Amino acid sequence: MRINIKFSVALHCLVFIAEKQEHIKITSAILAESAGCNPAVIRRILNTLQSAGIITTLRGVGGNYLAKEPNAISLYDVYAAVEPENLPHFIGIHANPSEHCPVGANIENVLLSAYDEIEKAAFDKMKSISLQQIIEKHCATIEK
Amino acid sequence: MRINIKFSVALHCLVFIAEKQEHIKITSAILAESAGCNPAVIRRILNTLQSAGIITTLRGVGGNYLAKEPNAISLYDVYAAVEPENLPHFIGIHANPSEHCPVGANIENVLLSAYDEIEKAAFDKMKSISLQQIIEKHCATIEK
DNA sequence: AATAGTTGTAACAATAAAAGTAACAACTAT
DNA sequence: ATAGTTGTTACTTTTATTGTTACAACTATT
Repeated sequence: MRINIKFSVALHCLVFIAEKQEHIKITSAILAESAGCNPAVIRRILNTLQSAGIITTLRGVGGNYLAKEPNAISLYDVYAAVEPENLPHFIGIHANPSEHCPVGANIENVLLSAYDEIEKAAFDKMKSISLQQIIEKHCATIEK
Repeated sequence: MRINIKFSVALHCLVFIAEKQEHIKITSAILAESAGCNPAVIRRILNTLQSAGIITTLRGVGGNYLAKEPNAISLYDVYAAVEPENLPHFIGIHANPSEHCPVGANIENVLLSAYDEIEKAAFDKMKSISLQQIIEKHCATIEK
């Protein structure tokens, strides 16, 4: 029922990395502390962000860096990186409808066409929001 | 991570009920057979649809009937009925960010404001699609 | 009033998915 | 070589969802 917290953890890490102080190396241990979860979990998520070309991780020496400008990273890019298995569908459909029933035999296709529209609306909105906007919102929140 | 199949099962039942033949009483057992799940599960879902004023169930004698015209029932109405706990938020946020970190202390509010927009886009689209449209799509699919 | 069929609902079990954990090999600057 | 870090695997724990069973409550019919 819900989109996993991986998406939120990934955004947390990206904000942290984007706002990093000079000369500070951001390791998975630091991010794990900030996000309140395990370093291995963080590394798994960072791996997917790396594969998607969103960040660069220095192996061996350690440290994570944005691979693009924050305004070139959309929330959809992040979602697609961390939830490839729920792309394009995040609304579940029951698995075993009866094939011997007019409704059961066709419901999946009918629902998929409606869900496509709903999911597209969500994804389009995700595409319209950049990491830059998240960072700006974060700065505004801190100042208050 | 995903919206539960309750939403899909509910729509399945509603299509079945809306297209019912005359003189056929639609029980939870029939719907369970069609949807491929347990009658008690069906009854739980139908209960929520009843509470939301979407269907009428005849207790004792049995049978389920639409309480409104199909064009007066939107997908959002159905979603809100079966997933009240994921209303308004279906995107998860990690629970234990560090309070001692500028990012951890503020990330929830920042993410919520972005998620509000994304979720609103999905909900608006759900509001724009009626059960009537699902039924029409279903009929078109069957004819093919 | 008894019956048959159905729904409402509670308690519990099973399943699946997500997240946490631990361990260690691989890598790199020093 | 060493120290610190990431990559990755295997496993465990936790949580949420779904399935299952059972039975009380309800209603039309006889």
